[in-house]
Amino acid sequence: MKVDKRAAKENKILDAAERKFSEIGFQNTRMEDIAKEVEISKGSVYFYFASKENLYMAVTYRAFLFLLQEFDLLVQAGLENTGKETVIELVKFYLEFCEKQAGYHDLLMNYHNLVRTNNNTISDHTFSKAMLESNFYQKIREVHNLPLSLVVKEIQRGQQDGSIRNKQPAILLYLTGWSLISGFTLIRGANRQRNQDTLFQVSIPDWRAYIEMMMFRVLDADQ
Amino acid sequence: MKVDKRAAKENKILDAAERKFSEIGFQNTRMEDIAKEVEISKGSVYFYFASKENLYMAVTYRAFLFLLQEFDLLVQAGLENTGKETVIELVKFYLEFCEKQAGYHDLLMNYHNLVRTNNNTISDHTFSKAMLESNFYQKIREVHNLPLSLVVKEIQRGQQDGSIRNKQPAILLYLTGWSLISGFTLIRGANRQRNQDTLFQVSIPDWRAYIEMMMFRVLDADQ
Amino acid sequence: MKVDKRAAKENKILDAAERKFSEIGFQNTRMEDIAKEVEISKGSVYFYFASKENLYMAVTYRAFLFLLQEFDLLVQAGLENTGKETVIELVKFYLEFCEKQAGYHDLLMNYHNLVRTNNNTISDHTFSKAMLESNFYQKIREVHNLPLSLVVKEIQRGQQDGSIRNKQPAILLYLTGWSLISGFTLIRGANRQRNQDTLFQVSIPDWRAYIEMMMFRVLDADQ
Amino acid sequence: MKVDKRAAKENKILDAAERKFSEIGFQNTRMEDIAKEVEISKGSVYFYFASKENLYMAVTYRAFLFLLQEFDLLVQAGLENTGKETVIELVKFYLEFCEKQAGYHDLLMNYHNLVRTNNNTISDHTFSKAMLESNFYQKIREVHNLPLSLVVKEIQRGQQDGSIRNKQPAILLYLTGWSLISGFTLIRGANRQRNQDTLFQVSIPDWRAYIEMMMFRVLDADQ
DNA sequence: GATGAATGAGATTTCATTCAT
DNA sequence: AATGAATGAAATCTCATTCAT
Repeated sequence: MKVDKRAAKENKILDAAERKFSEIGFQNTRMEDIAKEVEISKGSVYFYFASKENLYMAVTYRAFLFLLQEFDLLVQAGLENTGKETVIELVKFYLEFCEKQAGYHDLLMNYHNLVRTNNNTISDHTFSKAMLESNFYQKIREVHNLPLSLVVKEIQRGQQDGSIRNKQPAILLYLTGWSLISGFTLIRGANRQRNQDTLFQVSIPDWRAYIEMMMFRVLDADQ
Repeated sequence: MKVDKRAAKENKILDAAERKFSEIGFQNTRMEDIAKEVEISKGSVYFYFASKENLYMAVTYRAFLFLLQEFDLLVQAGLENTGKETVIELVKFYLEFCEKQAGYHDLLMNYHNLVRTNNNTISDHTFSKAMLESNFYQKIREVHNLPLSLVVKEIQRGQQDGSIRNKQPAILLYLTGWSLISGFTLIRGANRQRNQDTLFQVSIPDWRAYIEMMMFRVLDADQ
Repeated sequence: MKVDKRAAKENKILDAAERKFSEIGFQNTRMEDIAKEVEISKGSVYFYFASKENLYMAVTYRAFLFLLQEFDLLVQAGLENTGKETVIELVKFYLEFCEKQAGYHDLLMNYHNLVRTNNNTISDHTFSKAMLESNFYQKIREVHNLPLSLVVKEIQRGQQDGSIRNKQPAILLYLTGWSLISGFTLIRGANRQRNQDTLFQVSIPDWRAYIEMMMFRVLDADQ
Repeated sequence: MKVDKRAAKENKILDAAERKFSEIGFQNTRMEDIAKEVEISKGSVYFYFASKENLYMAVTYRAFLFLLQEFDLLVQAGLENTGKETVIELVKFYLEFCEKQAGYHDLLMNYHNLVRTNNNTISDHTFSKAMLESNFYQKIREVHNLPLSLVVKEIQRGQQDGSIRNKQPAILLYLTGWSLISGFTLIRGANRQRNQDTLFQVSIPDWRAYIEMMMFRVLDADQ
């Protein structure tokens, strides 16, 4: 079908854009770079996406949907397990996700900042206006709390079924865990250095394993 | 003296640049913005700093020196205390530092990425070439491991004097703590939203207190 | 018949083009706008008209033919009347024509300018080259003097039958009348503001009536 | 002084822009054309004028000021004369003005349309938005009624001192006269064909003389 | 030392036109 | 005949950097 063909092309462009944005950043990516990557012309990119900002938000939207879908699958698959077990699966997946999916974490963080600067009337970041006006930004708004509420719900389930001993508010645990993973991802340098596996002589897998253990300990803590 | 006068002007420019870079980012800051903030001309900025990238690295360098000096003071002041006590002081200071000093954390993270992309032969980030060639980049290289080794040394002292029970490699503990704080800073949105003190209905001071407690627990853990 | 069908489609396109050109001008009209208005594809527009300029000249040609036909009808209908009476009918019709037919006057004026710049070897209006090369431009050339000569002939008839006392060259009277109507149309803003009926607190119908009276007076003047 | 130098340069740019806009129209003029004409770079034009639309409105503003100043001089010079005599001077000047000053009449007409489309909420001529937002547009608004009220005042003076016998509302006479001259200017093709002095075998000076005579006759008419 | 006018490379975006399907 | 995706030339505008004064 026509629609399928169009969607396929859009996806190709989104792939290329995602790659470029993640490799060299939004500002340093030229529309022509993306076009070349897909072996089409600049004009064609504009046929599918109204502007560079629109394209960026479309990439972000896709990342959100992917994350959401995977989270959902994990939650569904873990209905029979304890809340803690599912939360652990979610954490592992998110760590993997940040490690493998180039730049997804950056996209999420940028979106996060966008929302906050938007709410913040002080800021006159005119450069992000175009992003805030993108139809994809509107679409993300409709789903952007879903990953959080999904995870929070599982934490609460764990607290109720006794598998998670920590009785702090679920959202506080969520934020703390998110901090840990985000910080790890940020310092590790996200996807940017695929071939490196140590940082300051610490093996990155070892470090990651330790981060995971920290997460477990948070859930187990009695306060 | 002449030298002092020059240094004073340079500092004024660095202040303005730091503010702008942190508020709207490197790319969105125009040299003219900075000049206006200091009430001098664009040309004068170039008299003191060879290029925009050079100025950015100078800002980063100053942030490094500031951090280093404060760390040093804390270590000196804590010579009589246990390693754990000093480490806690360092952690508290760093959290404060990331919260108050607008954008310092971003500067550090960006430098961190710069080093890694530089080591990474794959990357063709031509846009950062100018930064890598800045004389300030060279200057930072000479000191950039100092904060880490300083903290690591204190952790090791704590492990030896028994105040830190966790026997994992000090550098692993360092990286893990750094992750936690960086993630917290990243998600909190750094300095960008001064007037907001909740995130998803969690009080940010509460959250920060919880993050601090996590840090202590890491040091106390028996593995 | 095939031919009729084709002509019908062409007319639909011409209608849409006429509307758009008149509403927002030649340059601001995109071929896609026109296509959408007719609910066909851009490609189809090109099937019927070789280029945007060609389409514009076709619209102009049609306007010319329409004007000519109406003039002819009026002249035929007025054969029994005095020259003056017919001239008055022509004037009234032309005023009405400029008021109702959106943009016709602009089309005529633009064509008029085109002819003159074409004759003018100095001009390097490269942008109108495409118009001058249009086959419709050639077609208009064959008829573009007809309205004038038709009206001039009636003026002369009026001068001969004594109904028009003014003995100035008929063509001079023609040009003067044309000026008056054109100026009125230009200032009134052509079709562009349908809902407004005063200009500087003068009722536009009153003003138009005065313009008409001026025309009569010209014909009646004894010099 | 600095200010003088800047004003001089601005005027040079305005001269070039005026020439180009009048020769080939607003849309067909590229900023580079104008820059080349002044023998400066594109960037420099933007140093003085924020955008193409801004430049266009600046050209229009200057034309307005010039017209206004000349009108004022004529009125001052004719204080001792009858109203009719001053009005005739104004008419003659305006005819001359439209004939000599390249494109001034177009500028005025375009501005006139701009105001009307602006008042007209239906129109979504986004292309003129930039013009309406220009600071020069605002400046013109402050003076754009002055030529009219100045002339109307003189017509009224003439009606009072008995030199103008026509007792129609002064503003109606103004509009009618303005129509005649505008139509004449439009058909003559403004400045665009300096070397041509006949139109349909009518000598343009003769035609113009006749137009002038018409103007006098309007003033003398007893209705 | 300081200024700010001038430069020009480079980026985004638009749209008439083409052409494979 | 009709479609609409693809092209690419062209135009606007930005801004780091230079340099004459």
